[in-house]
Amino acid sequence: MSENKTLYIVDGSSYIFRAFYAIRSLSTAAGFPTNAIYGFTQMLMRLLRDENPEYIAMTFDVSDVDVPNFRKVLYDDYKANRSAMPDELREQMPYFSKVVEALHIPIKTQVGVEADDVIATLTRQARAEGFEVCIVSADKDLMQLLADEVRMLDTMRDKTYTPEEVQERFNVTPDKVKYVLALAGDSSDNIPGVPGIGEVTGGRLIEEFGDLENLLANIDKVSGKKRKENLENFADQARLSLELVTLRDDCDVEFQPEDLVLSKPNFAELDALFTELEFGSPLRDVRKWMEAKGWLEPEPEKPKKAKKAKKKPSDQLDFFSSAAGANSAAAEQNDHTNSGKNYRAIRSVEAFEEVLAKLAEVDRFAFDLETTSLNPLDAQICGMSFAWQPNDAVYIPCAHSYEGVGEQLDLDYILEKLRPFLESEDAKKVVGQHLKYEWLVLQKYDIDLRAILYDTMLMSYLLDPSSNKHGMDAMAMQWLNYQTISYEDVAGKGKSQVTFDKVHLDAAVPYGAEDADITLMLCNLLEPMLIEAGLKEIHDTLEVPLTRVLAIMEAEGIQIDPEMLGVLSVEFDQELGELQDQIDELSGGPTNPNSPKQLREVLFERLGLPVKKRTKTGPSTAASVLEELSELHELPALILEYRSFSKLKGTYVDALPLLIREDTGRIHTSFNQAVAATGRLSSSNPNLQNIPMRTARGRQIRKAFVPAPGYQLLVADYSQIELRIVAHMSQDPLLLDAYKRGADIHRLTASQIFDVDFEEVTSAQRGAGKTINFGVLYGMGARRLAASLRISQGEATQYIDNYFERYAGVSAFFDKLVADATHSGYAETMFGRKRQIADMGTLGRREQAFAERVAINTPIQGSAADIIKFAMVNLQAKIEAEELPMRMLLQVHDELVFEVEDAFVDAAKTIVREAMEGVCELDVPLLVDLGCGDNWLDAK
DNA sequence: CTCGCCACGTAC
DNA sequence: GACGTACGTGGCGAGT
Repeated sequence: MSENKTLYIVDGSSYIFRAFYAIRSLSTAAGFPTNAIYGFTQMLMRLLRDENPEYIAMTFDVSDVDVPNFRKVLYDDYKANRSAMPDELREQMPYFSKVVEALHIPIKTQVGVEADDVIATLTRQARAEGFEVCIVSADKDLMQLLADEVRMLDTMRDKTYTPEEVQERFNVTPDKVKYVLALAGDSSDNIPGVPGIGEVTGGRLIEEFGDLENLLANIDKVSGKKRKENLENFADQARLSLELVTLRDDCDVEFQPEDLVLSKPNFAELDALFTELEFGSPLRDVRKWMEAKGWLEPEPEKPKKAKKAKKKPSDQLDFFSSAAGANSAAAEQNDHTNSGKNYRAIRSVEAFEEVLAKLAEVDRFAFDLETTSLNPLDAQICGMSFAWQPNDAVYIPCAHSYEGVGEQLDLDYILEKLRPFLESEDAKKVVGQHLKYEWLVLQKYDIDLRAILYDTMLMSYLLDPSSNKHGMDAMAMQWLNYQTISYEDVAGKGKSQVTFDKVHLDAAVPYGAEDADITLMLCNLLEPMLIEAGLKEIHDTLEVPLTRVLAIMEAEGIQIDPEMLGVLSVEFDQELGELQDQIDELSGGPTNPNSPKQLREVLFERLGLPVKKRTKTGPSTAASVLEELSELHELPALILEYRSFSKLKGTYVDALPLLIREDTGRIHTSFNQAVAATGRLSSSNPNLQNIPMRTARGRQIRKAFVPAPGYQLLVADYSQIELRIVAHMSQDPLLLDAYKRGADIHRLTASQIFDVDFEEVTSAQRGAGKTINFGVLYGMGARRLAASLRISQGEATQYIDNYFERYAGVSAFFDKLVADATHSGYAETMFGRKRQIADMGTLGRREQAFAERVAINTPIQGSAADIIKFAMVNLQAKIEAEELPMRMLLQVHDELVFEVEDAFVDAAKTIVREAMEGVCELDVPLLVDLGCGDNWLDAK
């Protein structure tokens, strides 16, 4: 970094478009789209906060009917293939300059030219005055402006472009980029270029000939007949393209440094504007930033809101929310009685009351919501369907909105009438598919879906947990040989897909009704199978109750500190830059350490290092290989280092802050209940079950997971739950005794396999004992053990033999698990969860070995999963029954994370310990380690 | 440009 | 022949 003053020039127009397309949907409660304004504002705030510019200018493309764009004059088809601006964006246009003006960022524009030309002009002028320039954009056309004192920053990707990087991409220095662009053309701006020449070829030609005219004068020296021809035929087109891509740095804008100083924004104006746009978090960001700059008095701490605002059911229930021109004769027009099915719309109070009467009468009914979003936290209900006998179902539209939709019942009215059926714990009748989704949506409408009788997704999962086809469509095909109407058929696909509220009832009714109909039929079919397999109890007492617990946890979310991660991101970025330089140096050329393909070329061909392992596509560059190779050369260690930073940055540090929700200020994972074959949960979007823990650097990420103000994080993990389960299930005397005495199990194992006294075990031996204890759970072989302990395979074999000799009960137990699985065809947990295993004994060596490991691992891993799931259900019940000031937030296989009110932490520890340790009675104690703190790392 | 597969790396 | 269960990312080739 230099001492010079830096002028930041923002390419506003390009950010408007990128923001619009990057953020799929965002609008105010009233439905006014705000996605582009939001993205644009976030970009600006990030720039102001991270770069802290003193001098700044914003540019926009402006048009004026009286002053034609000079490029358009040169070339009538310039940007002719651009589609018209979408209406949702057009509506947002007036707001960008409002945001910029309120922030007091000077705007520089000129009609007749483009923002890029203004940027070029300002850049030239600023450099003349001794300024450095940072162009905030990602437009490749602007790369021609880069120089030692001019860089380009893409804030959306957090990437800085230097002249060196431009050279790498185009093979020429920035000042010659325009020639390459002129040859290559640009389809998005409709710049023709020369056919058959792209960036790569163009770059090579300009590298050789220096500029366009010299190239055209020496066409005879160009290789390739067709290429020569094209250059000759399209020479003028190339010259025209050059004029179009060359930026004009002689625009009529005045550069007065004092005009471009960023001054104190008008907070009142920003407050009003962001409030209008419903931008809670940007407003907080502005406030924080202005406080940090000393431009604003810190706001007095506000007490946290008691509970998120629940939608209050309206006192006055309107029967009809929309009376848009439909008469009552048309009200029930969307019946679909073809192909023996009776699918119909419910659009009148009378018809709805008949449905209610039916729901009261039957002992089960299928229920399904149609909404505007796959993400339940964003979803708004459009309608719902019910079915209580096969081939007979109703769809109740309540928020479809398109021209001429006709009468619909009012959502609040229906929900109030349905509340007893959905919430009743005494008369559970609701059958559904993946009802966690419905719970999460209904929760926003203040309905607590507790009346679940069956969830077909969970039934299917319990019947065959290895399958990954628990979706309704796949199940309908598998069990009913029935092809369901696809979502794309009714809502369209790709760009033209619409939300369900825009779907015409002629399509929505059969689609929605079918969902309920099929769900009910599937339930009726799967129920006897579930009972027959002995899985009904685990469905009723474990999985179904757990669904609601998971939903509560997902809705709650967890707070993260984006600023802390921002700091890490910058640090990691610097490390990555330095490592990249060293790697390029040692590789003898630019090398992407994230590209296995490039690494193969460098390591095994250029440097001739030995191949240790192969993947399907060639020599492996996995970490274990690079570790071995690091003895022979310095490069592999640098690559490992690079990869570890890159992984942490890409997967966690940069990704997590983007997932903070505007409305809750927190991140919300999904806990998947029908994915893992052993019965474990999984977590996705984001996966919060693989947040780094192993390395010191990775652990820093955990510090960014924080409790709400006034709360602490409480972490409870089961101590060695899987090994304790082995002890219990195997009844191995040595293990049972050790756990009953509370002995150090890794030390014990070390003393057994190394045949030394318990007291004499060294810490290295204990470490080996730990590795073996864990390895045994997965069926680790000698080769793997040898690799991880860095010993010979012979020694590893000896240790494993010793293990099973000393823990003879474990050995016999494993043999029995394999025998049982061979006999029954499945592996089973302590609580009767089953996982099918392919016909053992008829398999090839490889498959047989795998099946045996599955037969051993599944009962262990699966029983642990069952245990913690039971504990979660019990704990949540207690939290609610006693209204404890604590919330369950996360589950990480053997660990639960809670948010607990400060004053209640000690009491909570006791409650959690008792619930988790007492969840079931084993022949060894089940112990829980507890910790608390102001972040996830300190709490562990 | 978008999609899907591969290799890789993170967790328990 | 390789240690069980997951999920996400970047690279890259094949489709557009």
